[in-house]
Amino acid sequence: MPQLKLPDGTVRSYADPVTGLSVAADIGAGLAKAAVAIAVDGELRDLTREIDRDAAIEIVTRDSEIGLDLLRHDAAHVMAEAVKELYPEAQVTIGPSIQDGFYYDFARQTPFTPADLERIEERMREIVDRDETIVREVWNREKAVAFFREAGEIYKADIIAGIPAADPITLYRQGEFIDLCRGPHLPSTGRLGKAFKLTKLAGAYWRGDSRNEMLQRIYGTAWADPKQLKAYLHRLEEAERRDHRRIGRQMDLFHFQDEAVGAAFWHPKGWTLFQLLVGHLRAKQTAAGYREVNTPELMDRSLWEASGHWETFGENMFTSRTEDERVLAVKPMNCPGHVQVFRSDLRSYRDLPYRLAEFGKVHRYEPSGALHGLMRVRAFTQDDAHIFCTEEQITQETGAVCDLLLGIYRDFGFDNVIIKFADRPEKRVGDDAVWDRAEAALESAMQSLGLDYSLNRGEGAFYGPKIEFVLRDAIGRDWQCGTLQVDLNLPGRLGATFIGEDGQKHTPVLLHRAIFGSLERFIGILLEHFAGALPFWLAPEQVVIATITSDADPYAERVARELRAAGIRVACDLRNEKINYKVREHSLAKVPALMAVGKREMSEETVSIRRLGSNEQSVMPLAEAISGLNEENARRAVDAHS
RNA sequence: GCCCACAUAGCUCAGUGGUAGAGCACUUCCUUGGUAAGGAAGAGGUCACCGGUUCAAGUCCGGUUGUGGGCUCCA
Repeated sequence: MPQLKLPDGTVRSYADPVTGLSVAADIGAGLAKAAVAIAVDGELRDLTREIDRDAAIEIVTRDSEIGLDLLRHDAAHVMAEAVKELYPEAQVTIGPSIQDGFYYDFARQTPFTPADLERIEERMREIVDRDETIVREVWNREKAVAFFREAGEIYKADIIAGIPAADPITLYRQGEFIDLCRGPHLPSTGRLGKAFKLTKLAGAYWRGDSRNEMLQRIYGTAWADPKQLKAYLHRLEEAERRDHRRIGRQMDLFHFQDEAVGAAFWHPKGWTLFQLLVGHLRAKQTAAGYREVNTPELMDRSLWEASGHWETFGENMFTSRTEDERVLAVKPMNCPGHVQVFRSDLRSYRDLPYRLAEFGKVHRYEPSGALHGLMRVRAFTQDDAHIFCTEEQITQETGAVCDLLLGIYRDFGFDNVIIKFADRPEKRVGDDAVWDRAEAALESAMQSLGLDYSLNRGEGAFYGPKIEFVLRDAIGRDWQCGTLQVDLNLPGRLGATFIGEDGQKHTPVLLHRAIFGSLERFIGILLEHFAGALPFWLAPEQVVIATITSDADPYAERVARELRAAGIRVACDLRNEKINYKVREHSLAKVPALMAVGKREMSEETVSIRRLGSNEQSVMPLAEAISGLNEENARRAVDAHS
């Protein structure tokens, strides 16, 4: 006689075991319709499974986060069913729900084509219309393995081998299709609805290991209702509109060409933006006690062997062989260079913390498939810094780095920063005892600073654990930019020492930190975040002075001179075009302020200002306009609008 | 690096084995205008590259390079 406690505290009693489906129906028809699963004492179960004991229950609906997740998982199963019906020779492997949708990996000799995708999607809709009942079955392990082997589904048989012995082997049957699955699932395929769409084809390694065979992955998106699907597709379009490669062309910031794969050609406006970022950080970090240096691009291979980079990343380093048979490596990192600066003289504990910064251009031979616009390149500039300090100074320096970094992010309009702690990776240098100390030091620093963070297991650098700082942009995407790494390995390997209070040599701790990470990538992120409409202080061209008739040319030149003298980046548009045309063109080029000058402004010594995103103009005396813009430059007002 | 797709004018893109196209941008001329595209004319191409099939290839086939979407990787 199960007594079921609902989330609102009420209790329902049943004489016999009861299914989630009938409980939901008892509560209300609307709930029964929206129900996709039931949580029984916190365990998610199928609605069709009977509950025969007292429990706290919660009906999971399709519009909840968990419900949507189950819906997407069902979409994956329906897709697999469609594929098996259309292409019986394809083997099914795994098909989970993911952010915004689902995928399923298939093994099949012939590749799927975009036309196949349409067919599959059409068949999925038919399966939804069939409204097949989804039935959970518990199988004997050996029988299940034999069943899948016989069916030619070797991947499924393989997966069963990996399921812990204590767990039951459950299969879900819908129509003719049967699949190994933990569940839970919706009661029938009709409940999936039709707010889904197959989005792309991709290759994916079996079990995510590049040594394994490549499977064919079909991605789809699925939502609780058509309105959500439409909103999602709209979001995709929005992201495409913001693509930094497209904006970079529209704003004439940079380009790529085949002769320099993975390396940007910065155009005048793009380089102005680049230098603005450098200048901003330079001012802030100098105030925070860093000193800037510059270290060689090419250094002998032996140095990279000593640091451990050669062994770990040798294949990704550019090298150059000289006539005398020396092998020089183009630097992929600045750390060894900074260590050389540190050890170029005797250092005292009084010199610590010793902070070196470099806007260091590095080159890494990234796999061709990894390259992506400015986001992943082979030549990029790090805002790299290294702090040599004692173990006791780790907490204080970590705090200082966080303050600097979070302040810089705020300046660029990123208030939402996620922090992760990444501990030792499998491939690493140094003893576990050293790693224990480094991880404990960093984690206790984070805790004493009261940072809110999550664990990113096994994602540390090969020489030390790290904090990762992740930005969330205007359309909700996450970007890992900043990092702080505690390194107890490299200083020893590269022979960095200082003289302690005891007169003895000690090995310093090395903190590695970057805020932008890669200047190139950060610019890409900024362009997408602002959709090109950079805040005034960052715009490479802040003001365009557009003449209405050619009579105003001399006055326009004078306005430009005065703005330029006030430190404002300005261009003149004296072309023989109508003002409408000029307004349109400079608006599309995302120039934040447009000054129109004609006979009226000329005779009154005024300007008419139109700001990007507004269709109003304000007329004011030239001097007033200059002081206003000047103030705005100084304030570095950040306004994260689109 | 792996899987799939794509590569035509500066950009965005049509082009069904038979004479290489459009819009925008560019140049010249006309137009001197008041806040998101004024008009006309002109110029611009080894259809990524190499090879093959064919009487004939931008189009079909193979390879290379590059780009895009993923996977793997990211000091």
